[in-house]
Amino acid sequence: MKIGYPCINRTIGCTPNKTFRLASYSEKILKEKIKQNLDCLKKTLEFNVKNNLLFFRIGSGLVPFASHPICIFNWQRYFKKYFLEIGEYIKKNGFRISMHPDQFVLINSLKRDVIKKSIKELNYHCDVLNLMDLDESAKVQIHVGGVYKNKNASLNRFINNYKRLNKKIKKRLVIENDHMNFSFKDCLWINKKIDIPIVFDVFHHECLNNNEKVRETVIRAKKTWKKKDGVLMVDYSNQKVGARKGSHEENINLKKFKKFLRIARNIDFDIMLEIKDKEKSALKAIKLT
DNA sequence: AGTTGTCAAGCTAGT
DNA sequence: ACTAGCTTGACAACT
Repeated sequence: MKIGYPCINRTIGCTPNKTFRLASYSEKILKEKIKQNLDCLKKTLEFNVKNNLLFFRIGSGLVPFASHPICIFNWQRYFKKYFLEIGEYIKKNGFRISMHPDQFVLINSLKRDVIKKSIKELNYHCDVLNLMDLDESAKVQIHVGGVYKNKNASLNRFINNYKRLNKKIKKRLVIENDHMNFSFKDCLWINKKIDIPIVFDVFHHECLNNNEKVRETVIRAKKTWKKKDGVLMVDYSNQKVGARKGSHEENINLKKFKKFLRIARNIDFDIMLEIKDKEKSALKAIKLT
């Protein structure tokens, strides 16, 4: 089992998600930011190697405006060597890598334009992983999307639009159960139609489920991952006490986490700790394993 | 130096 | 009707 945290390290004093304003867009600034982000990503990975945190989610802000029409700069070619070098480091140290496009990426949208932008964004995410020369076990995870007041139609729209995606995206795309619209059961229904792996989100499953037992659900999710996909990915978080449903806790609840590990014992998976304080909680959690 | 309104993009439930 | 929350704050203008 590999343990990790998403996107940013709060200890090392840099962020791999530096950006700038669209209004001040220039190729010069873009190059600067990408360079800074790649350098910081490398630093972050080095921290993680030292601490044996070998599951990492690369943030979507690595290349600002990558899928925006304003960006005609061929950053893929310009930074090819940087990406490759980071990829080498990732492979050498046995990292598991994921990415998670943001909430605007909806392949089941009612609007063609939203789908079009989403596909561009998915292509960008896959470009990053391809430039690092990572295998198919490096995944890009999204949610099923919106309900648009007709869940069945929205599920079917996901499937139909998925079928039209290019191979580059299909190789990496996986879905995750969410906390208010599409449960694990809905994801399984999709999986049966198009064979897409499912990331099991423990916290979302707590928020929205169909009374499935957690251990059985983890095992069921694991079955949706083929050998080429790598081992099952699990997302883990705790409800922030006193906040509205779905908000993530600042610090990990180790007692609950221990309980989950006990429930899921002897099942192999990589686990992403979506806790606000990032590596701090991950460092506490890894001591338990 | 520190604070605060704003920033490419969508959707939903809670308030 | 509005906004917090989501995988994730950072930028930039102002005090």
